[in-house]
Amino acid sequence: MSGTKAKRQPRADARRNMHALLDAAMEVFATSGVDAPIREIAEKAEVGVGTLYRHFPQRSDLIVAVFRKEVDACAAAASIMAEQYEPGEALERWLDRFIEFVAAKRGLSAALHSGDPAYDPLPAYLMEHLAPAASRLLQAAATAGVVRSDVEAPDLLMAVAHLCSPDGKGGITEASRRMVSLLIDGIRYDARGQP
Amino acid sequence: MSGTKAKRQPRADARRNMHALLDAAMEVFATSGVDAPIREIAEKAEVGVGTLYRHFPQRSDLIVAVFRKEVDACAAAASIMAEQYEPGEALERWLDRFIEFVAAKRGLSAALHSGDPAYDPLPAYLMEHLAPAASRLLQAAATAGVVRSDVEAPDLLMAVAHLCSPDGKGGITEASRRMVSLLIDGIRYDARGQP
DNA sequence: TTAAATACGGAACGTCATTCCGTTTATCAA
DNA sequence: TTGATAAACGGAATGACGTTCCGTATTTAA
Repeated sequence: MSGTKAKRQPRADARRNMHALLDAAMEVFATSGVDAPIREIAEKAEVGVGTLYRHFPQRSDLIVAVFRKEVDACAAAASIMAEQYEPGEALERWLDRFIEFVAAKRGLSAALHSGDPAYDPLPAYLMEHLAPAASRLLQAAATAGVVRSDVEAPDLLMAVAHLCSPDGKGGITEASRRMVSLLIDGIRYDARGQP
Repeated sequence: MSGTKAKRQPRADARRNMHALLDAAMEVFATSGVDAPIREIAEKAEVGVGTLYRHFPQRSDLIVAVFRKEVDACAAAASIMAEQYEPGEALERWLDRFIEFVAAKRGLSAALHSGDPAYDPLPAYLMEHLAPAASRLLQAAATAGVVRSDVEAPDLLMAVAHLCSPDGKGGITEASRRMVSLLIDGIRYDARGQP
């Protein structure tokens, strides 16, 4: 007998529903914010609420799962950008992607500040997964000589996040985009008259 | 006919209930956070929920009213401290009072980030009312030579607020108090070896 | 093919915020 | 003091929501 038991694999319909729920939740959260009724999500996934609760016993479990999935997608985008574009443009395009991610978190910052311990690990998760991705892009761009080499990935992510999620609820503002543009210009060599 | 009509004064029982509701809400919010059921507040005020809604049509109206009342009380405390203590101690004691205020805002920061426009004016209200109070104390202390004169009141308030309300939910932590202590030491002349 | 394990659906429950309306109370002029 | 009237009160009713429960349906493995 092994301490870690090899349980039967999850049933096919269970996996299917699980993915349907995640997709539906992602869409509903993006449209109506994280406060959207859980029934709406079950409906969009064409699943009963009982099934939803089987997979995500608490509402926060669903929110956490969607958050992680989106963080992972954002991290994966970094590799894709790195492959398809030269270092400078890859970094820029990925930051745009990251801005989109942050801006889509309408209402989530409220959840993060709600005091519910379920959300405590999320900021760390974000940093742990996105900082390495950002760091690779930064280093590649620095090596190519298009950005400064003294910019730390966590600082950059925090700065962009703060510039983009300021007060209101609605999506990304023009002001946010302009501020991030300034930030990016500050990172470039050629904007500072340096070699 | 006058444009501004002189309506009859509010009825006596109405005023009484209004105050009872504010007091009850203050107590309940402090005990159970701003998410406490509205019925609990009505009960503690010995009033029906209908009466509560007559005075505060939306839940947020009650929260806003309590917030403002507490800001006002904190601002008023500044004058009292200034009268009763010498400048250095007055500033220190008032900051303690301010810390208490910030720490008691359990759950309110979530409301502030909820995107509900009802709460948008609150941060400005806080600054407008507390910064002048803090400024007077700072200037008095600076004139008396016990603190530096280059500290701006809004900066001080923001710094203390950030040090005290960081992540958890529970009341003020020992760590917060220590950090604020350090901040205050940094404001003193005698801690820097300056005249 | 069949029995057990697993998963499903959605009605039912308890909790809230909010509304509605019949009843009570304070106010003021007579 | 009294009576009419506007103002305010109380709490049952409503509707939305999160969560639980359990009888039924489906998948899996032998």
